[in-house]
Amino acid sequence: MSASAHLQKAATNQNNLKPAGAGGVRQRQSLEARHNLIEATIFCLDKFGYADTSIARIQDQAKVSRGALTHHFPSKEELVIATIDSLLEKLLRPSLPSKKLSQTDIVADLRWLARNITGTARGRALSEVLMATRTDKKLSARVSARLTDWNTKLDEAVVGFYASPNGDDDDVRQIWMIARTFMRGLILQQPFTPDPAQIEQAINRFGTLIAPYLETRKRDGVDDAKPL
Amino acid sequence: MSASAHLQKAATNQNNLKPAGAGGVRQRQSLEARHNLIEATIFCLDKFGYADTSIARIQDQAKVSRGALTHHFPSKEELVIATIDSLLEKLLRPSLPSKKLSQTDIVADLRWLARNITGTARGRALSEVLMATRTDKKLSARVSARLTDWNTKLDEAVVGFYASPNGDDDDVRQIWMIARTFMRGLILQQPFTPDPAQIEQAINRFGTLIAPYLETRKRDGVDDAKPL
DNA sequence: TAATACAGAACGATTGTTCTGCTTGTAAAG
DNA sequence: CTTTACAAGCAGAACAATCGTTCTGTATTA
Repeated sequence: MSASAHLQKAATNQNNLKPAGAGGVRQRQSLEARHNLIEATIFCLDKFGYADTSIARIQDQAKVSRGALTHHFPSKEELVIATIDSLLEKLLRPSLPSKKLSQTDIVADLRWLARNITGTARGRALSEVLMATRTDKKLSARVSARLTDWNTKLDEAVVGFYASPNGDDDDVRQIWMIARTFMRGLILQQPFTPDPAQIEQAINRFGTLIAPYLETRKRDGVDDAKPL
Repeated sequence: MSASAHLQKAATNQNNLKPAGAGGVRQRQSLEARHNLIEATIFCLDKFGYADTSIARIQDQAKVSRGALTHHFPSKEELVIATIDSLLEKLLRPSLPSKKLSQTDIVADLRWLARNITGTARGRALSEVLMATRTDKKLSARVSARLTDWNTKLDEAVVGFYASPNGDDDDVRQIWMIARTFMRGLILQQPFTPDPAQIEQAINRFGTLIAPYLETRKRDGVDDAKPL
């Protein structure tokens, strides 16, 4: 039932109703199918956009039958919501970044942020869905709580990494909210400014705008996930 | 043919092939029908989003027959492009703002900018189309030139209003490009931050971030349109 | 009189959902 | 350890509804 229980390569044990370990072959295949469908949905959202992401396209991409798709996700809305859950989960705790946080260069962190929001299929897929939630009230009603929760968690994580020179944590939260907003806006600005170099310069300039108001906190060795 | 020649309330003369003035009754009605359809398209884009903006919905909203619609716009793509032209034109030269430029308060100008991008049906409709151009390559190919041109014009207008303390006009352009990007991002950030007060605070804070790098130029009396 | 402006039916293609079968893993019964 | 019963997993046809486009026919104006 839980859409967020998946993806474990080893599939050692499911913390489901049954506490017993070693989920059966059946469950394993099922979770794998779900995972494939979600990944296919992300791919289609990124490549074709929300408007042209049909379930026919998704099942083609995932190479599963129509029956299998409708079995795991009885409606398109269920599939989209499961996809959103997957996106949020992965974006909050991304696979350990190759480089640790720069600790000194905020602009480098901003570039990492930009890549996560506009530079990956997952980030762009999320943007497509976010845009859709604006007008799709049914979808919005089902995911808005998740989104605000996610945003709050993010704020908490950010405060763990950065501090304000004047000690106001709320300002740190606000600055990073502005940063995220700016990064999301890049997707909509790109049609106007197709030159990647210009985009990168803007990111760098934005970094100089917010840098005076942020200090990196001393890290305590734990290689926690980066905040978005 | 030119999709951008329309909307004139008085419909005095068309700078078309025929230089002769006083367009006939026929042409007048035709232009009005086109205008109605474009306005209906904007309405639907804002209310239903790009994905759910069908030509059936548009013709219902415009209260015209299917035949009339297909007569003026033989394909949906033509209608969308004409709508984009209309949006850009109106957003570049908006109807004379009630208040003149504040001349001193940059934050007030930013609020005006925010309203134009995220606070009006036209702004939101444009965002919907911008998002669609990301994946719709056919549409993108037909409007990208228009968008970049529009952006360039905007940059020129901005430099006419603002100056950099160190005299670098390019920095003014970049700062305002960042501002526009931030405003566009608000549409995608809203699902995370539904509280309007928080959005407004973020806009104000953003204003304090860029204010040190902008000076308002002395105006020469001309009440020109505001830059976006 | 001839092109323009429009009305509306008809088109095939595609949308998302529902439905009927068939296979297969799994847990209980013998 | 078998055997059996049953639900889960899945394949694919059928569904009405809607998509955008094309077509034929009629009225109006230049």
